[in-house]
Order: sequence, then C-alpha cells, then structure tokens
Amino acid sequence: MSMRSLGRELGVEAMALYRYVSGREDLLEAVVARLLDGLAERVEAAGTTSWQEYLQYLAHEIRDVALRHPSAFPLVVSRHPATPWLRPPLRDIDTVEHLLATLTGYGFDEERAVDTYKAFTSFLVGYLLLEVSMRTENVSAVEEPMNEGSAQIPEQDTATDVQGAPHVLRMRERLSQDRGAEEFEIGLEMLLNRIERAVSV
Amino acid sequence: MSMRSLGRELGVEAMALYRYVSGREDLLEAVVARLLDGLAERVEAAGTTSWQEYLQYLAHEIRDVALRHPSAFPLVVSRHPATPWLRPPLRDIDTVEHLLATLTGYGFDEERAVDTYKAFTSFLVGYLLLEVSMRTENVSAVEEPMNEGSAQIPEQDTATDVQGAPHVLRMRERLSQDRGAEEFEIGLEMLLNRIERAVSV
DNA sequence: TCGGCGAGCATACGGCGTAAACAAGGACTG
DNA sequence: CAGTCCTTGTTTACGCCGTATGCTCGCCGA
Repeated sequence: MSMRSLGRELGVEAMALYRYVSGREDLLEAVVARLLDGLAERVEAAGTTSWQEYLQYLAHEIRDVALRHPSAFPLVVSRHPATPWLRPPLRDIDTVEHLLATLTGYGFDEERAVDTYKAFTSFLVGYLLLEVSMRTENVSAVEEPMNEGSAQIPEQDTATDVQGAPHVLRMRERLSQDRGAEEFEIGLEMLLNRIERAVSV
Repeated sequence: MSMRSLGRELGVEAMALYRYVSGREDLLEAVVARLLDGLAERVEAAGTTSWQEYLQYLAHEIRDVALRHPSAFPLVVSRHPATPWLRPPLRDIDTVEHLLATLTGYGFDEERAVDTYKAFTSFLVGYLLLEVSMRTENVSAVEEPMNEGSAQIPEQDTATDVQGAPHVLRMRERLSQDRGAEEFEIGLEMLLNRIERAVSV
C-alpha cells in the first residue's frame, strides 16, 4: 500500500487523498478502526449468559475479522494502541471496558479480570497472527525463480533442505495441514479451563 | 533501518554494503538468522531430562532473545520462514527437527508432537510479541506534542478518553503493571499441563 | 614494475510521503 | 445575472528510500 498506488486504484492523484486523511499513518489507523468497528456493540448485543460464552463469542468475532482480512490483521496487532496499557487486538477502550465490566459482573476480582484480559489477548495474537500469516504467505512471495536453464527441480526446495531431518520429513504432511479452526477452538477451550481454575481458587 | 542510515552508522556509503549482502531483504534475513544462531545446539547441549524441562528451556531461550533484542524480535515473527510448514519463532529446520525428535523420544506420537509444536509456537508469539511491543513503544513515538500554548494538561490523554469507562479507570494501574515474567511463566506452565493431559489420554 | 582486483565512491533512476501553490467547477449571496 | 467562496483535484517540488551501473584507488602477487 502506498498513497500513490491507492490513488491510482481510485483513479485519482495521490495528493487528492490528503483531502480526506491527514497522512498515511492516519489512513492505516482508520483501517484498523474500521476492522474493529462496532465490536463492543456486537459483543454487547450478543446477550451471552456466562463469562465463558462471552469470551468465546468475543474470540470468534476477532477471528472472523482476522480471516476476513488476513493481510490487514497484522496491522491491528503491530500498531501501537491508543494507550500503553491496552494491548492488541483488544485495543479500544470501549471493548476493554466491556470485557472488564463483564468479568467483574461474573465475580472476577480485579487481578483475575486483568490477568484474564492479558492471557486472552496473548492467546488471540499468537493463534491468529500465525494463522493469517500461513494464509497470506503464498499469495505474494514466490519471487518467481523462473526455472530458466536448470533441468529437473527435485521436489521444490523441500527435499534439499530437509536431508538429515527425518522427523520433520516424516511429519511434513501433518505440519502443513491446516487445522487452524480446530487448533483455535481447542486452545480457546483450554484457556477458558485454566481461567476457570484460577478463578475458583 | 535504511541502507543509507546503516552505511552512515558504519562510516561508509550505502552502496558499500552491497559488497557484503545482496540487498536489504537479505540483510534482514541475516539479522533473524543471527538472533537464532546456535539455538538448536544450545538446546541440545542443555541436557534436559524431560520434555517439560526441554520445552521450558527452549521457551526461556527464545524469551531471552526477544528481551535482548526487543526491536528486532518482531522481525523474527513477521518474516516468512524458509518453508510454509514452519512457523515463527521456531523457523529453522534444525530446531524443529530437534524438537520433534525430542518429543518423539519421550513417547509423543506424530499428532501430539505436531500439535505441541503448533501450540508452543503460538504461545511464544502471543506472549513475546506483546511483551516486546510494550517494552518498545515508549522508546520512540510520543510525537512530542510540544505543550505549546495550552495551559494545564489534565493527566495526559488518559483522563480524557477514559471517561465513561470506570472499570478501565479503576484497573489502569494494574493494566500497566509489567508482570511479563510471571505471566510468561504461568502461561508456559499451563501450556505444559495441558499438553501433559493431552498426551496421557 | 605492472596488472588485476577488491573495497569503497559517485551518480542516477524510479518510487515513496507529503508540503505548497494552483485551477476548475459548483453553490451560495447580492 | 455577476461575484464570491468552498470543495475537489492537479502540479510541482523536496528529501527520503533501495539499488543498478560504472569509476577510482590502493594493495599484493608476479
């Protein structure tokens, strides 16, 4: 994304964009805001009836965003939030306020609520960032080696690098399987279980 | 980082760098490789005696890298690894081979080993990326609002945005507390526990 | 002494973000 | 209707960026 290329795509000169945004940074910030727009409201309106259900709903909502915009999601994660004590991808005060209010409403004390917020955001970042990066990387890249003169390519670069790594070789298929959804569900379930144990202490 | 600024820092013109690296991308790739250099060997030499201890050692080793180079670590995470079925931050075949071999050696079947690899990498990305981003963001940024004419700034931007968010306001102190180390240890412990349960089934 | 060669330099090209001045039209006001 | 502004977009320019190309030197072996 560049101002000039975006302008070209809109049939307009780059400088015309500056009538509407105050600069590139502002534009990217607006993209992030758009992606997360209405999140707090949707979560509010979902009418969940337990903190587990609440966090599940919120997690799936964020995952939807990530999968709908896999190439924009890293922006949500890497951009510094409004204040240093918020963390991506739950980076606006409304959403965090709602989360903390909800957890408190279900009996969490302050420490548990904040710990849950932190663990929850870390979980989302870890799973979703890797998931969208897997979904994005083959779209661009490749660099087109052109295959000019060299005769047979053994098996892409795979077979060459993987010599002397029998376990990797054996599990290669399994490693490249996309089980993003199940991994996410299982990881989320485990996270909720461990929060549950921490709360009941 | 730009080629020109790096050259300036080395007392040399930018183009001189091209005698040693083939371009900016190569240079960044080399930085990542350097950060993770010898990881597999160190893990091998550690002589751990259980898979739990092994993963703990590996996790701490990676965390050390992240904390030693907080502004370079996002590079490790965001750069596409050599092959699509590897995931940051465990992105070289040697390390992954050693991990899978070790887990297999402790009785993991293929599915458990691969699931563990995926969960482990997600955990590392989630925790460490947010931790280094917290440690980095106040170094630059700030934009220097200069405080030109306006008289009293109430309490930085904090108090203004946080109106109507009583929970956030109340837990602000706790939210900004840096408990990175404890969070990491607890999260890691929990991850190991849940892997243990999955394995013993 | 001389030729080659490796390290660094100078220049140049196209692309980037964006500041500043300008132009064209459309909408209001008299 | 004329005259004014206000909105929208363009043009030009500046200083960055990565990097392709070609040059200059000083050193080192023959």
